[in-house]
Amino acid sequence: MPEFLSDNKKYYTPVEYVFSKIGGTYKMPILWRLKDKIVRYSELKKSISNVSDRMLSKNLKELCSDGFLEKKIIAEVPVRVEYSITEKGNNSIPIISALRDYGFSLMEKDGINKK
Amino acid sequence: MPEFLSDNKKYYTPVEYVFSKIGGTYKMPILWRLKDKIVRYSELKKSISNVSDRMLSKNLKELCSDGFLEKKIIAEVPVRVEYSITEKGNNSIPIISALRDYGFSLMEKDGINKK
DNA sequence: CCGGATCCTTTTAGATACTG
DNA sequence: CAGTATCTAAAAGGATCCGG
Repeated sequence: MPEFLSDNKKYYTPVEYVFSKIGGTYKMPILWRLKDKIVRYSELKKSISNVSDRMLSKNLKELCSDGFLEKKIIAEVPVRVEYSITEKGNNSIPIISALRDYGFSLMEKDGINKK
Repeated sequence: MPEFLSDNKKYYTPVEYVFSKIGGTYKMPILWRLKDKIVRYSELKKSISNVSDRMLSKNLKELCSDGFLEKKIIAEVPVRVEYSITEKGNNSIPIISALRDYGFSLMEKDGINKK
């Protein structure tokens, strides 16, 4: 197995590297929602089921610092924060789309229905 | 967010469903190694860095029971166990391949070199 | 409105020892 | 050779409270 280093952390596969950047429960859902529009925090919160503020803000912060998203603070009262996708973020959309398609086909073959 | 049920577990996205089946640290590496050949347990163990017997056998068992792999026990002395990929498993290869490609491109842009 | 800080629970994975 | 069993450690995620 090959082996790479980043941030003093070891990675053994490129797939593992992908997941370190956009893996986890919420990052792909976030990117997917931002793929063609600017969305504010509270809208993301509403549209992603069950996400806690802790996880949402943590994931947004990481996606921003990894260059997938941009954050814009609009100093109104009350404050308003908008998130948008970057070019780097947009490059992740095709793979997320492919994962979704594969997921739907898997679910169909496994006989899973929308609830 | 949509919502699905399988095994009394809730899934919110098709991507999440994919990861429940072939996610985690070792499942994709296993599938990738079996994509074009039959491999025995000890060979998998050697070729996947740092995997413990516990994790390897656990993941192999799940991949088998989810229909991605087949297991064949050859009653020699000492015993010999071969794992092969099924058609269902093979359907996962394109997405793994795409993830690998995306991973390599991400790594390159992030300036990561083989160690 | 947007989240940071803290604490807690759950899930995942590593270490070690042992068996048919 | 190919695992299982047990225990522990680490990572991910959830709940709640609070502050600019």
